[in-house]
Amino acid sequence: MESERDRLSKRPSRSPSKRSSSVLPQGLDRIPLLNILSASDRQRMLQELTETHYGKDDYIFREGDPTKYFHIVKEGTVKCVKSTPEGKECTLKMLMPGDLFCCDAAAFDGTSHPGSAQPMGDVSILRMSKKAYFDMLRRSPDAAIEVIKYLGNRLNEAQEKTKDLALDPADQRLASLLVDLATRNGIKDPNGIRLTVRMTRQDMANMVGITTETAIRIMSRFKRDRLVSGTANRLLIRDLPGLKTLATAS
Amino acid sequence: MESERDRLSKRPSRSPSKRSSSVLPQGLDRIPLLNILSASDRQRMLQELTETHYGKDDYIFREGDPTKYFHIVKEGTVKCVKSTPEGKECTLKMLMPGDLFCCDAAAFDGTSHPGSAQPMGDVSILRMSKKAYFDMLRRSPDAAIEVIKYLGNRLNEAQEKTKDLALDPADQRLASLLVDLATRNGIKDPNGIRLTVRMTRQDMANMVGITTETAIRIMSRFKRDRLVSGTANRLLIRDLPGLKTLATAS
DNA sequence: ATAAAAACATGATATAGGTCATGTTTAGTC
DNA sequence: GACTAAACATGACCTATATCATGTTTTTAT
Repeated sequence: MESERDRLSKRPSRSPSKRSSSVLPQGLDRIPLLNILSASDRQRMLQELTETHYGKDDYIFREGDPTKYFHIVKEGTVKCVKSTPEGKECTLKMLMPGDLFCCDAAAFDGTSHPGSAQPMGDVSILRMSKKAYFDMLRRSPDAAIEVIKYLGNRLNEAQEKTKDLALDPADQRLASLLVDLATRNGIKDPNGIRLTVRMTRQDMANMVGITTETAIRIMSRFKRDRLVSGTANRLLIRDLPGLKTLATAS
Repeated sequence: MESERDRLSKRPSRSPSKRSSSVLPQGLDRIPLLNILSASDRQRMLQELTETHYGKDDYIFREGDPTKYFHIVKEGTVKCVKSTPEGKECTLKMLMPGDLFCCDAAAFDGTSHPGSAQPMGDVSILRMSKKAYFDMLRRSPDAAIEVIKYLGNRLNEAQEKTKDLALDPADQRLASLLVDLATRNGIKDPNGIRLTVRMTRQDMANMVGITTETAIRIMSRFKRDRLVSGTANRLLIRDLPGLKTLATAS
């Protein structure tokens, strides 16, 4: 369930300095969309943003829910999931701090969410009403262009993923996933790169379009080959170059 | 090769009527992005747009080419393709009149095209320089919001496609493709719905992530079951409800 | 600390779809 | 209208991955 909600930027902050990150409350300085705004636009946006915390078993929203808000990930990792009626799931994207979601058409047209958003641990989410989002886009060309760039990147990513699913074998896709996560989510460790997000073999399977058993088998092989070690809570990438080779193999 | 280029809107058209489609030269009135603009913005945009015609074996651009222009499909169908070094291809999207392409991040960051764009017959493409596109977005919040909506829809589509590839069997994906094309591209015919775009079994295969042989086999079955008939030049959807049932089957 | 529940592991078997091979039909081209 | 090249068709076979089944290890909750 939603555990907390509070207004941001309770601090008056009358500093006239433009684009100085000093006006941003802690934790918000890593959000591109906020950084590109002029001081006044940013201040206005902060007035509209609300922060909410969620835990592992919450839903931020479910597939089919009406779209009411525009969201930004502040802390933690969120997964975007689509499911079939039979309960099969497909994870489309892992969102990390700074990522926007529900910034697209659904937010305008009053339609419903095409997929659900689930935290992969404790997360902190900023959100604003559709109206405020819309107003911001109309008022600030910078914000609109930032959103366009962001959506463009997301579209490219999604299409890359489509290509991989259509053309690459399972082990290559799984290796790609691990490389990507090591880069985006890893922290250095004496024996390699530790992933900070908890991720089961089932999670991986849903992300690359295979079954849990297949993910387990491939991970077992990767483990034998000293490419990775550990399980969900403590995944360690031991040989990033080796995984990269696999990921880009012909 | 590119066969023709000419400035649009050579007509002065000083009519002050706002948002009247009468100021749009023929063929341009079906392009949402142009329709939502104010008369003055639209006029300015028309000044910047150049029209080019391409044929079946041309490339509008190739994967890896530098991005120089923003594009709009005016007439015909364009496919977005990604390929592997070994020559395997994957068709990500068929663009139809009114569709925008290269409106995303690549257009800004000066990077290269992540895929190629090929006509599926004779097409007519409008384009403008990145700078003019960028200026338009800054000047007109309406245009920016239209692009955001468009990209959002494209992203949703792409993610839906990802889910289908990950979870649906080949025949279901192929049935979906045919249903979609019948709706977007079909014209009524005494015996069903005729597709106006030439599409070989190989084209279909690339669009749903299967091999040509598998596409042929499934189409043979569909033919036996009186769901479709004809080949590339004259594809006929004979039983749209039947295909829809297959496309949404559990 | 213990019980219960996830997560991980691995074997046996099944199957959708890929690969290769060999025709036939259709559609452009001279 | 004959020739050539695509496109379509179908069989035989193969293989990657799914499915089902059963057990072990790790994590979580009490």
